[in-house]
Amino acid sequence: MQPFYLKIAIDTPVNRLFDYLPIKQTERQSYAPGQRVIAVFGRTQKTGIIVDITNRTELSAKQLKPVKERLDNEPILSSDDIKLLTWAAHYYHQPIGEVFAQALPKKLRSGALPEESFEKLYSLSPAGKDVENSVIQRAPRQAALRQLMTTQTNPNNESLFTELEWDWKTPLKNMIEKGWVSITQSDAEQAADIIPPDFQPNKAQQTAIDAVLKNPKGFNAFLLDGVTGSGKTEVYLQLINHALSLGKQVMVLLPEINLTPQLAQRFRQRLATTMAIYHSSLSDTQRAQSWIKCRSGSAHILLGTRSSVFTPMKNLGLIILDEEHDTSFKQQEGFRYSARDVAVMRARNMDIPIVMGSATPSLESLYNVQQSRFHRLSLPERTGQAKAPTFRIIDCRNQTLNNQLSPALIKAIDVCIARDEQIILFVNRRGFAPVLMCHGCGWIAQCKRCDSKLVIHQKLRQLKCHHCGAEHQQPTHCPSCQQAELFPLGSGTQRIEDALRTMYPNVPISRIDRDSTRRKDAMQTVIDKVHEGGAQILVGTQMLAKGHHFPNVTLVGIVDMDAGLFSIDYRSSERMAQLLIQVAGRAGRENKAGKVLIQTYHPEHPLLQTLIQQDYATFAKDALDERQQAGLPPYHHQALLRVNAVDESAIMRFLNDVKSAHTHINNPRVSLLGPVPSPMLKRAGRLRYQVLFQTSERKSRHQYLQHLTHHIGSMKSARKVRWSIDVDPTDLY
DNA sequence: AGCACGCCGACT
DNA sequence: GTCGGCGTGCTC
Repeated sequence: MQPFYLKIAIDTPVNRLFDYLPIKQTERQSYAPGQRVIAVFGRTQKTGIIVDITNRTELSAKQLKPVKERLDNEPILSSDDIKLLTWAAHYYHQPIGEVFAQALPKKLRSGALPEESFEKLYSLSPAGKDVENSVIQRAPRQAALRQLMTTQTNPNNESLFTELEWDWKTPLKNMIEKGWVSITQSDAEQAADIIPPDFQPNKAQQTAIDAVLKNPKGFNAFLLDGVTGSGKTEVYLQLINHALSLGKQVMVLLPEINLTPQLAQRFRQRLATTMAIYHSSLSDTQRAQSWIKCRSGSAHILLGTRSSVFTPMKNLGLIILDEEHDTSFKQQEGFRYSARDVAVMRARNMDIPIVMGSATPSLESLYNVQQSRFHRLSLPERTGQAKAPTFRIIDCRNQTLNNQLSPALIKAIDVCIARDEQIILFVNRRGFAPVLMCHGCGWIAQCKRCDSKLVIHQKLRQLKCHHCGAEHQQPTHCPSCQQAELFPLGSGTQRIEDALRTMYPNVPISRIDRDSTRRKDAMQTVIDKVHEGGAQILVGTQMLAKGHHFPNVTLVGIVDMDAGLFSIDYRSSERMAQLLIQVAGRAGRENKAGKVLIQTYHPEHPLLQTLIQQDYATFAKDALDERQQAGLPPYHHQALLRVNAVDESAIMRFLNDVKSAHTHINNPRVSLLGPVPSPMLKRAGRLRYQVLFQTSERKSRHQYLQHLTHHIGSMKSARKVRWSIDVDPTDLY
């Protein structure tokens, strides 16, 4: 008998598979890639996943241990899943065991696979119907339950009872025992009928639907570029229905389910019967259930956030990814993957279509359209009566501002309030003021840990660092010249809120930012209040633009447009552009166009001029051209090496080694920029640097990074620092 | 990441 | 004498 070895992915930061022997006297046939095993690893036990079975090993018999236990008879990951995870580990330079671990919900990272649980449906049995009233009325609660159930023709789930104010579980249990109530499981195979009978696609919608359905190739990546209100969701629903009718599963990915309530609700209403939901606010048990239902095929639709992109699907036929440009598709720490890019690769591997929708596509996706990697579908018309708002630039030069608010903006607010209408003000900083300055000597409060400027939080009398989270007491005297002449410079959401409260004491004002919405239902409370109508002002950060439609808002003010136009972060102008277009689509009444007022000191700025025409496509094209003319490659040909450590000299030694590795690799297509010190610090006392790599060609980037990580692996200086590679950088500072 | 091994300073 | 500081190395 030929010996064989199991190559196992184990959740540890070492980037390789570990070879194990099979359990003694077990056959090769009883093992398959995708099964989980328990293995003794070092001094601990870990659950791992068999990735491969081979006849060869580099290790001596002495170094090998047998696996302790086999957890699954059937693989829980298919060869397609394994292929995708292996690719992701490779592409994102992440240890393979960590990638496999992340792909499983916590409940499945150890122990037996839980049973699939179906929703129980209750109905009155013939015996239950025939019971004499005099008999059942001895148990009044049972009688009440029977009464409730006779009003229903179909079997019901528990939600029928949950509105009762008394304990219905015990009497129901008694009725089940007596055979009066029968239980059936909800029929998992029942397909959803999702077409509204009266849906008539317009010409653009029909063209888009046809393009996907009549797509000759299996794989194709579609960028569905549709303005807000152009009926993207209907296109999705039609495509989903078509896939379901062929017996295929559909994966629908959203940036954050909680932030897109209307869309999630619409999907729930229209696709309710066999849908699994997967996102971070579910319990571990719920997530495990969704996962196994997708894997077994009993869920036909998976509606989830970025973490669900790796969920195994028995028979996946279509991927839909909405709000394609949204940065929350990208994991910002640990395993830095982009769910959008993984989804495209998954569709490609499976040879199925993927449809990515956005009113404001990301520049990298538009670049992919230019390169004919993605196929663009446009929905230019608004389907409803919603009117596009008008944009107006307010030139702030030589104006007297009241807490950063110009007379023109204040006047517009007054008019709105007089008409009992609602107002949104966007302020791009949270906190009270972004800078605390000394009038005597010009001293500025800076974070001791990371040198970024400290933001004043007035209510707590604190200075907070928005980069590393450090909190300091607000000083009363200047630490440099001892004068008590400290004053706040600039405005954040809190200061604008305070100013507005003084100016409009009788108008309700809500602030929406990360500080004010930390409480769970805080956001929903504000949204409910907005829907009640009546004059009120909402002050908030970008958060406010995501997901929600504000039907009663007729005025939107951008307090500081220049922050978006001139930020050191080269992506801030596209984010600001996306914000403006989204606001334009989400505010305003159906019968009345809203107004967007933009405060700036640079009214002639070309990007601004393009944007106020609400021409995002031209803006994006200009932005891409501008990069090209400047000799810069498009975004996704870049990579960022992040380094941090407590000891700065250790970082410097490491960076020197990286530079010589770069010289040694000698790839003329890759240039190294930096290192750049970065104020973005996660943990106290750590220093961080970033190195940017640019390539003129995508393939050479990957090859280069493979070489580079290999070099780093053998560098002594690398052990003293923490480093990671981000292949799709979103920020430099 | 954990976890142990190992080699130097301040303590009953 | 030894308790414990964290540098270094390893996990099939």
